[in-house]
Amino acid sequence: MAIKLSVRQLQMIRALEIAGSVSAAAIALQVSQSALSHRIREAERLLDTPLYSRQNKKLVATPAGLRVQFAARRVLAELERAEQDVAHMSGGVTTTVRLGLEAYAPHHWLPELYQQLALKCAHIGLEIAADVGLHPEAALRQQTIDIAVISGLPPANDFNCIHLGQDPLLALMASDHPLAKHPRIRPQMFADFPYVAYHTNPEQGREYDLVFRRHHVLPSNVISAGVTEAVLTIVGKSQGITILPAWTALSQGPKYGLVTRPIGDGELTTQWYLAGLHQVANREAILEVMRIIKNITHFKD
Amino acid sequence: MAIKLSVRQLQMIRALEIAGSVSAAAIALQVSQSALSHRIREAERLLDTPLYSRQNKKLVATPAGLRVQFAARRVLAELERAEQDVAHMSGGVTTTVRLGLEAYAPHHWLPELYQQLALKCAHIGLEIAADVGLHPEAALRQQTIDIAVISGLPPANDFNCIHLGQDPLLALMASDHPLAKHPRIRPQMFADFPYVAYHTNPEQGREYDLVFRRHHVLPSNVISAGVTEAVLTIVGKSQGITILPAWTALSQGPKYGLVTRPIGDGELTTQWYLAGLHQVANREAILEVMRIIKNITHFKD
DNA sequence: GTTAAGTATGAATTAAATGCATGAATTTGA
DNA sequence: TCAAATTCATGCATTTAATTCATACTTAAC
Repeated sequence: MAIKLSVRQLQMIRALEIAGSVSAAAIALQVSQSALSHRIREAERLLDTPLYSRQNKKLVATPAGLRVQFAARRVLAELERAEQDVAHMSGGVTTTVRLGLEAYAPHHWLPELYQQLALKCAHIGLEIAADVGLHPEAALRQQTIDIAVISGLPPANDFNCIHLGQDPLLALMASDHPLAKHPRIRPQMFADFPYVAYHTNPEQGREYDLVFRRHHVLPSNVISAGVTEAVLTIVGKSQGITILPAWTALSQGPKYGLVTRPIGDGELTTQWYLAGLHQVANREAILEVMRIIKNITHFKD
Repeated sequence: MAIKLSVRQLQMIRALEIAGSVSAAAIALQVSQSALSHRIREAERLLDTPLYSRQNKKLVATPAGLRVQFAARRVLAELERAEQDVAHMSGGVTTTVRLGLEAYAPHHWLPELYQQLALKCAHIGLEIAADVGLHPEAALRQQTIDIAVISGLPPANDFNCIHLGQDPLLALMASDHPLAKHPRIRPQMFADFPYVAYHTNPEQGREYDLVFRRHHVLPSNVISAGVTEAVLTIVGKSQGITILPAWTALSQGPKYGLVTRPIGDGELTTQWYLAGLHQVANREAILEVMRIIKNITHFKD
């Protein structure tokens, strides 16, 4: 079947979706309102279907319009990624691997990853995705990233997964915190201080599940922040406590003047994983990067 | 970032990939060879990167070219699907659900599915995918289909899965076959006759795993055919035997003059599942269709 | 060498997209 | 309720992009 829509028309559809009106979309696309109006007509003529209903002056997408909006999102995202990859492909870089880190994963090992890549696989470019946050698996599925560094439970079994290692959970607090004089923190001690959390809703395999629920303890109150820097800054300047995997705690804590303490008998651990999707174009490069990460993070298994 | 490539250019890239030369691709696209040559130049100018290396007269894609080829495949596939969906969206049909059947799944219940949909959900259009064959899960992942009807082991756990029911495996053979006089077939009996198979390589939860490996029996020889009609036709006209889930065997076998017999004590069963992907646009419609299928297939759980 | 098949290029032509000016419809706000 | 303002549609002129045609260039094969 011949394809009728053009990228221009998809961009228009996306802009209309975002801006909500033809004239606003026209400004966003830096063309005249008239041009967009023509484009809409043309798209509807090509598809032989109305994409918007013009009851009143605002446009409302029809079901067909919604379907095309969905396609536009996917297509434009894929094209942007492709063109960005191509832009990176100069100077011998032949393929680009996108790496996404879970919000509080440490990044002190990234320089070494770049180094190793430059030495062993100069043809592989590396890109660190900024907007992965707390949902790296979703980003993998949307192919926004190729590899995710995640902790907690192992990812779905259709991911190409490497276990990096086991990691004890540590409590972090300001060095002048009342609890800092204890060599190790018993779970019950958390009850008297605010807890600074990344996750608003408790997830399996995370600190809530492992510490609070298991020991039937709840902190005096919970402060939620989705950014590592914010969490650590708050902990440093308050009576708050947080819990992090040792990998993160030991590399990040000192920067914020925080001390780390083991929890209980140190039996609380989380797992770190690398996850990638099967069936992607640059499969070999992805596996190679995963292998290198596994090496340079050298967890003891 | 502004998108530089156009659909035309992507079509050219895809056509070059398929045809292998500029002039052949030009014929496929029904434009002059010159036009394509200009398009290539323009695409390379826009991306500021060579996409093909012209060592000799055949073009070879550079790494950047390969990356763009990959994008072209995905984008054009998505656009084709979207435009086809939109084309179906007339007469009140608001959303289209694509159904893929594993190669030997029966289809006698499809008319009732159409009927029920027309009654209860006239806004949902149904499309049966032809080219799903033995890999419906892959088709789901590529979003070629929205729902797959599969048998054997349950699908990966990121699929939205409904268990349709358990189904005994039956042996099928011509009515004048030597084994037809036995009321039930013991696994050892398969040893003396050719086996007509769908699957070239044995998969878990399928007849090879359940019958032959478990009972250490191998048929005298194996004839492989990937099409249900072919398998059943061969069985009907030869000394061959095949094994199918009862759902398929009972609805298809009689058309080819085949008789069905239970195997062993009838304890060999397979499972039928419906699988859909999470996180797709027309989620509600997909779930509704899955519910209807579950109802009209009425397996006893 | 000469031919054949494939590709590149410049100029002319054709097709597509845009902008301008304007009109119609709807909302907003006295 | 009526002008003013906003928003979208449309015909026509203009600009921009894509295509063809004719032809030259390159490589492979004979």
